[in-house]
Amino acid sequence: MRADRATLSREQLAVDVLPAARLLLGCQLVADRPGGQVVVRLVEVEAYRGSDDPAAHSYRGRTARNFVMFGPPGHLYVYFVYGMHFCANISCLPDGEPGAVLLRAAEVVSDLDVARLHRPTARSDAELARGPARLATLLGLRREHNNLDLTDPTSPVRLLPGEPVPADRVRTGPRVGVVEARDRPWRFWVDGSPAVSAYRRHREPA
DNA sequence: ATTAGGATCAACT
DNA sequence: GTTGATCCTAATA
Repeated sequence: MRADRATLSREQLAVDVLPAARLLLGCQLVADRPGGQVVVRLVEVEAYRGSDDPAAHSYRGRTARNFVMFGPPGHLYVYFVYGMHFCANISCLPDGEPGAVLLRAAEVVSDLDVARLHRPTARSDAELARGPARLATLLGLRREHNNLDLTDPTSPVRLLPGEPVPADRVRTGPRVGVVEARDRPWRFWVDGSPAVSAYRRHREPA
């Protein structure tokens, strides 16, 4: 199968978190926001697989926070971190198996003026959605969007296939800010995109 | 250009 | 009580 023919479907999200993460690069998210519509193109994601990944929120079983990771693919898992920020994932794997892909960064496709309105501290357009909490802020993702079906055309936030990213533009490496399983190269990004966030280890290796 | 501190919720020891 | 799938500001170089 040719990578440049790849398209995203719910079925493909269910296969496994690594191919799902790879296929989510280049996909678009459309959010209906106060002031207008914001469309972004995903350029950086991370895979988390609940069953055997100690860095995944679902690793120690189902809780009130992480239940969406155990549900059907294509739903938003939104969680609150550092007492201040929201981060968003897309659930993967079949219903009953925990897995998700963290949305780390995106480029704004449109509307730039609406996007700037919702990210007033961004010093450049590349910063509008560079980093998972910034992306969540731009799209307005909060608690009430947890478990939202991104494949439902009536949802306020939708996932669309977008233009596939050629295989030679995709890079992989360790996930950002994780201590457990720090060496798994489960972060995927589009090489050269100014919206990709800077990598930093969470702690020095032991 | 790089670094340190603060904000302050929820899961976990 | 500690630490985190983070971001912003202020201080230092």
